[in-house]
Amino acid sequence: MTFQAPKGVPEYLPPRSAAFLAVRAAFAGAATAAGYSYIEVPVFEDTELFARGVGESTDVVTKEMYTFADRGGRSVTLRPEFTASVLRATLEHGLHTGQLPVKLWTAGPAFRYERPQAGRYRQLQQFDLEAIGTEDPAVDAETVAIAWAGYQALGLTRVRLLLNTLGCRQCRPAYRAALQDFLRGLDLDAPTRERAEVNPLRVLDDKRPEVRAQVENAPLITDHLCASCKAHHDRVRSLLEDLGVPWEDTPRLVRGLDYYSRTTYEFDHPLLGAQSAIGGGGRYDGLSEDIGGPPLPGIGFAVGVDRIMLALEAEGLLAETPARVAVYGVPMGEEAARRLFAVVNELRRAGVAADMAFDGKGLKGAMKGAARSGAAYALILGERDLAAGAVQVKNLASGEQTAVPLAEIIPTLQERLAGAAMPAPGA
RNA sequence: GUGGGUGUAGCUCAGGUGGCAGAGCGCCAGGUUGUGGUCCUGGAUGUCGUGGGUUCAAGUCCCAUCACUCACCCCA
Repeated sequence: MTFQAPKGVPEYLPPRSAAFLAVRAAFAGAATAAGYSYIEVPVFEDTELFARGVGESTDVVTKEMYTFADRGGRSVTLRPEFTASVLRATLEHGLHTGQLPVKLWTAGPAFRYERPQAGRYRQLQQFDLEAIGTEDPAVDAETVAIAWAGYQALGLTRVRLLLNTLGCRQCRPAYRAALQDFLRGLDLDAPTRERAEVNPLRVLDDKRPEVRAQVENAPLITDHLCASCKAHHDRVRSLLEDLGVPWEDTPRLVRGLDYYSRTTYEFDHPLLGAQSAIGGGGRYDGLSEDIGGPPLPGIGFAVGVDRIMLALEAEGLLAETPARVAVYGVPMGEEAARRLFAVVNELRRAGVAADMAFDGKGLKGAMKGAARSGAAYALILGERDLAAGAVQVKNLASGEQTAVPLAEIIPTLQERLAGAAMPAPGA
């Protein structure tokens, strides 16, 4: 072993990798059904975009960014998240000058230089969705419902939705001051005291029992909301109720990035250990202005594909190994291999997933290959069959085998496979 | 960045008190020269994470280092 993957980078190998694609497909399906379009944004951006977009006070920006100078001397950064990029692209290309909201989704890797642990990686895979240019609380609820639908489509049953609001520029400052007053009276360690000054809300999220106990009676944002934030929050909740999406009001829920305002939410999985957030989102009504754009509200979420993989595993939903193909060719001899190669390619063109044994593998080895491929049928072709102009079609589940004329093999297989479950790509 | 745990075959892991490198699974081959998934038999694969030290002798003891892993912090 001369090389190994960089620290903190998960890899997904077959057969597990099929589930990785399925996770993306589940959320993409839910997004598409709600009229969201795909957007492809760069993996790296001007460092300043993230510094201003994510927030100078966040850990993500202060110590977790993969920042480097390119050959032209520009400071660029591997994206630590997607929202800043998606909003930047929206503004740069004027997508927001058309009808609003702009509804977009994207997916891929993001990067944070952190100490890896279970569910926390330096290269993390996310699915991201954004609705830009709307203040309608119905869209807040819509994004929650889309994420929820994604989890449901994957069969996850233990996901919890935690919901909160962070107020807006009107009401948050007063709350923030009240919270800071409260926190200053506590016995906290130096880093936490500092955090209380820079971003007091995050102290509410501390997991340490000694901190937790002290902030138990901290003032809550929900008691300090302005009328419009309260109305917005109530509306979101009643819409979720209409949709039958269950949530838990979590007044201490805080998101790590500075840009969040009003609605925030998090999806949590109880079987995951320390890193249990499998998705999170919220409103970012001031972000556009932070990065030099016009006032443009927005809401969106990102879900962690890696953590969803862990959740699927924890719920026992990764057990089955999907069939790779429906048909598998077993040739005996060079001429048979040549003929079967053509048959297999014809099957593929006809929409039937097919593979075959290579390397002049013996009959026994080739049959093993057929069994491992998960194929429903093996096509066995040897000298005798060539002479007869027929292929042996063996049902690998029942063991039943019949000879089919070579000329009729494609329609015959299509017919036999029609009733049976076909392996779908990425399923 | 802080703390704990673990590094032995492709994978999961055994290897008291130092004494010839092991098992199961997987892989390959044969039993069955035209039949897989079961069964039986045989086979291949190791710088024992890396470097140094102690010793006649180190997978085993000591030091360092790296990696992996879990937790804190933080977050998807």
